[in-house]
Amino acid sequence: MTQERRKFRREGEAQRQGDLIAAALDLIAEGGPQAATVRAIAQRAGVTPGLIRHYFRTKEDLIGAAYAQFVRRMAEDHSATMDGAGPDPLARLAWFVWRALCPPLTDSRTVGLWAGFLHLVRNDPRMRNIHRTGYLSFRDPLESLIGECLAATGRSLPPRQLQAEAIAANALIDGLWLEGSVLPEDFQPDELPRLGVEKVGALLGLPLTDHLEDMQ
Amino acid sequence: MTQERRKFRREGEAQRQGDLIAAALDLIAEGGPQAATVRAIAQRAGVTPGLIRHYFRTKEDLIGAAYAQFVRRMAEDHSATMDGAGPDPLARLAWFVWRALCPPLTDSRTVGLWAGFLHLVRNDPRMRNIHRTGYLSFRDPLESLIGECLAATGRSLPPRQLQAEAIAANALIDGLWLEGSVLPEDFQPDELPRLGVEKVGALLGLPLTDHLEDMQ
DNA sequence: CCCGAAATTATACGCTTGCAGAATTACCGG
DNA sequence: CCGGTAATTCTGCAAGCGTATAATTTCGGG
Repeated sequence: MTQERRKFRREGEAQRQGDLIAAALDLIAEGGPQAATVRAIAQRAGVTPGLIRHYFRTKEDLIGAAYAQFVRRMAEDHSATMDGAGPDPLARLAWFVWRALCPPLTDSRTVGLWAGFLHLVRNDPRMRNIHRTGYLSFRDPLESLIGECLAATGRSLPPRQLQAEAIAANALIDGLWLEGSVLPEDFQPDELPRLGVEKVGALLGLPLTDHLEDMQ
Repeated sequence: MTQERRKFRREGEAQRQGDLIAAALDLIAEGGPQAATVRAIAQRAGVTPGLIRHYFRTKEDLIGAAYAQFVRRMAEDHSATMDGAGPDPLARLAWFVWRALCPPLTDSRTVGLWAGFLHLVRNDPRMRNIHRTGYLSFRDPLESLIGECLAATGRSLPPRQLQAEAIAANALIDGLWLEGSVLPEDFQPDELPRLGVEKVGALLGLPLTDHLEDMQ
């Protein structure tokens, strides 16, 4: 009855770190930071708790790494999708909005992570920096895109007003992101991205709806 | 050296429950649910931990009561402010937007609470009901107000499109609320509510900016 | 084939958590 | 002024937390 020691396989550092981070993100997304205990993370990653401390000096380090990956992945996902968007600014802006309001950016997992990390971000300067980077990597391209679109239609704004337009457009996207992520059952598929493209167009006075057919 | 027992005053049930709820909300707003331990709540409320169980069957009950009060108070605060807004629909809509983007609705405490409760709301049907009630008490009046404004300017929409306008306007407000609450230092006082009134007007094609002078 | 290094598990410790029940104290009605 | 009630404090417990470290297992290189 001497219960034998558990068998295991050796894995590379990158693999195990990745597994642990993924497990932590899953748990935070579902149940908030309180659900991401050392033991729960280890179990979901398929290892024993002690291993966490072999790859991360402390639990806080692991959570920090998880947040960094979360932010980086969001930014990468969205900027990568812009690569195949063609040259026309209007089409690009429509595509930008559309993609922001589809999974994986808009879904309940993402908003769960966002909310779960909020307090950690607010109380830790290191995390706040990570956050700001990701936030600007979304808002800055949006502002450029809006500038190009206005220029293409013959209008042109002073920087101050252009920034205000970007803030408002960004807010509209954020708000739809929020509503769609928190109450996904209240919207049909495509309803949210369609509404986003239409209303960002209305906000800026741009005929974005012309490009709705290109979406998918 | 027999350290003597702590002195205390008896308080009514309502008073003590209110204190405990307020303490719990403060802690959640600042540090998330994990900061709201039984002992921390009691300390901030100026009592000993055992008393919590005298007024609430369990900690979960207390948190639930706290959330209910949070939602109710938000709704009350905002609807109460509409009382002195006059009869003109346009002025009322402008006021509605303006007030949503000022404290106490827009500030870091509110977004902290919102994020802190998100996971509890998602995983507990009882809390989800409370949430939905509060959410609709904001969106429904907004939809009515938009309908009145459009009717007053001679336009009229089928219900489906009116709802879409309300969702978009609500999203714009939510998004500005989010940005202003998370990064308050990025905006000057009045910048956010002003932007909100202006852009909600742009979104709906309504001259809301005419009423900006009435705000304060 | 086997040995050493490193990855992984196992065990243990001190602290905090939510909860329970007994002991005490404040206050009200007589 | 005094006794009873219930509001409040106090003490303790079992479970879970993050962390530390020793014991084991895996696996590639000689």
